[in-house]
Amino acid sequence: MESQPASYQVPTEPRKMGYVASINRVIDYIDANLSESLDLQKLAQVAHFSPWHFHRIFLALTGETLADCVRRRRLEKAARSLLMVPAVTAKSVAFDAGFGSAEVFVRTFKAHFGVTPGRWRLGANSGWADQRRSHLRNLHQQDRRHDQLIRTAVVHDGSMRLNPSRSDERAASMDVALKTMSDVRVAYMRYTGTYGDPKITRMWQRFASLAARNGLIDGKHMILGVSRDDPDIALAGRCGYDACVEVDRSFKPAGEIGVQVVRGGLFGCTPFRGTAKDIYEAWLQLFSGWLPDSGFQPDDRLAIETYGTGIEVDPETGRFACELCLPIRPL
DNA sequence: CATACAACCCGCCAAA
DNA sequence: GTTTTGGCGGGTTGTA
Repeated sequence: MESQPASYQVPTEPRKMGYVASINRVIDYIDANLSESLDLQKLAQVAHFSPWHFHRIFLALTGETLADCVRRRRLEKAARSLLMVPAVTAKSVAFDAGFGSAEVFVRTFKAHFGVTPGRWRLGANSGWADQRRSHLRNLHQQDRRHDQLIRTAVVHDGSMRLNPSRSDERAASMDVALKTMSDVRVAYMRYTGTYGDPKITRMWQRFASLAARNGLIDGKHMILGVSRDDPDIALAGRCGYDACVEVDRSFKPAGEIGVQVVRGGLFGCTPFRGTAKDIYEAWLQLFSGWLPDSGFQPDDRLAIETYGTGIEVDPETGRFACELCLPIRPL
C-alpha cells in the first residue's frame, strides 16, 4: 500500500473493516461540508473516536493525515471550479471550497498543483499532467504487477489532449439522452486508487456476491457505480469509486458496507458497452466530445454509471453494459 | 488512550 | 481591482 511510518500497525482484518466504514463516513462528511470548518475534533466526533486515535487510524489506512485530506479535497474542488466557472473570481472560488483567505489558497494551491490558481485557470496545467504521470509511475514501480496499467493509463492521459479531432467525429454519432433522476439511498463499497485498475472489477464481484446474499439483487433494486473524482485533477491513486445498490430505510450499514445518498438531478446519459478498460475513454467522449456543444455545463454532483437492476458480465470477454450519466445544468 | 511540545500552517497586513 | 508574494504571531497539528 502507501508508504507508512514504520511505527504504525495496520489493524487486523475484521477490525479493519469497521475502521474503513468510519473513514468512508468521514470522507463523505468532508466532501459534503467542505465550506464549513473541518478540524480534527469535529471529524473525530463524526467517526466516534477520540481525536488522537482517529488521526492515527486514518493515517495508517489512507496514507495521509486528516488535515492533508481536507486540504486536498478543498484544492481539488477549487481546481474544478476554476475551470468550470470562469466568471467567478478566484477569491470566491477559494471561499466556496472552504479556504479562510485568498492568500492561503494561492499558497497551498501552488504547493499542490505547481502553478498558481490564475495560471491553472488559463489552462497552463500541463505541468500537472506530467506530475500525475510521474506519480503514477512511482506508484507502480513499487508494484510490478501493474505494468500494464501504467501503459494504458499513460496512453489515456495523452489521448485526451492530443487528439481532439477524433472525438469530434464521434461526438456527432454519440447518442445522449437528458434524464432527471431522483436521489437514491444506496449501500456502497468503496475503492480508492486509480481508475481502470482491475481491482475495481474485483471489488464489483465481491460487492455483487455480498449484495446477492442480502437479497438486494432481485430485479427491483437499482445498481450504480459512482466516480467520486476527476482523474485529470485528483492525484493518481487517490481517485474514489463506489459500487452501489439501492436500499430502503431499514438497511443498516455493516462492516465495510456503508450507506449514502447519491444525489439526483439532471444528467446527460449515454449507453456504454465494453470492458472496464474502455469505460474511461467513454467518459472522456461524453465530457469533452458531447458536453462542450450541448448547451449545458457540468454540475458539481457525482458522475454515475447505472447498471439497471442486475449486472451481466460476459465471462468470455469481460464486456458489460451500462449507462454513463454526467451531471449537468443549463448554461 | 493522554499529555506535552516543537513544527507547521493558517489568517492577517502590506505591497508588488 | 484582482492575483500573488513576503513576513509575522498565534493556534493547530503531528508525534514522541
